[in-house]
Amino acid sequence: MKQLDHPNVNEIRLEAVLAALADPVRLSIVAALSDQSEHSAGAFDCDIASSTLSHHLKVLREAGVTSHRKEGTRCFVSLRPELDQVFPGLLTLVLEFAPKDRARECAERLLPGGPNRAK
Amino acid sequence: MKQLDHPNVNEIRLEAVLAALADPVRLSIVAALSDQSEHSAGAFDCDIASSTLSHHLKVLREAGVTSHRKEGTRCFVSLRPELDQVFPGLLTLVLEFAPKDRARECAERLLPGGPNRAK
DNA sequence: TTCTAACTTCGACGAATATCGAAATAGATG
DNA sequence: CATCTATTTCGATATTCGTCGAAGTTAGAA
Repeated sequence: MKQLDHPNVNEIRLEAVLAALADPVRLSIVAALSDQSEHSAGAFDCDIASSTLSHHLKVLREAGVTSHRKEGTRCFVSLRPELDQVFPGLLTLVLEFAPKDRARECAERLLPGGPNRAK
Repeated sequence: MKQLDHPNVNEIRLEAVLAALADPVRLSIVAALSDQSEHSAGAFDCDIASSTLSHHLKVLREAGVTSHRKEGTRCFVSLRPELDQVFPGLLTLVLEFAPKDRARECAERLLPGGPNRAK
């Protein structure tokens, strides 16, 4: 069973993590994993080609955000616990803001200027 | 005095903020502003063309990270306080990790595998 | 008004990224 | 073995990004 390469903890870079999280597809993947669960790659319901999904999973893995375990033909993905040792609280904070941001974005689209528009 | 456009608070997007911070030049700019000071655009000592600096400042401004105030021929830049209302603690956390990450990166370059290399 | 300083904008370039479909791979299953 | 399934890799394309130098803008100085 050939496993995929993961960066050493010392190789995890802040900018790579931020860049990995700065994409809607990847953020939704990470959000889906945030309950500490393990998803097989096919189990994420993003409306993208499987090759594109594979690309995004690779970006997350190489940034040190996710851990990938191959089992049979499947690849189980989960959040890397080491990430929270390297950047404690970062992922939690981003994942806390993500749904609120989506709600704000939606509200802004329906009601430009928002409920508390300044000036 | 024509001022530059800033996004409304409701228009500040998490992904845009993360993307803005996921660049070494911009992260160094933000770090320089982290003492709540105001810098004129020319006062950042990045070794890049002034047009490139202007580009990065535009990205930060449009992401809602910085506030730009034109005075005479100069442009004074500071962190937008509203950012911490929209995403409380995010910038602080990233700015706390940034120097540690640089140190880790440097250590990793000198001593591949790091002092606590696993396995 | 002309000159200068401090930016910004524009146009170009190469590098990186997001995307897809097709082909390759690897393991399970018949 | 042949085949099916899940995923990765490859090749192509379109877009975005970081960078520069040149040209444009704006406001103060001479």
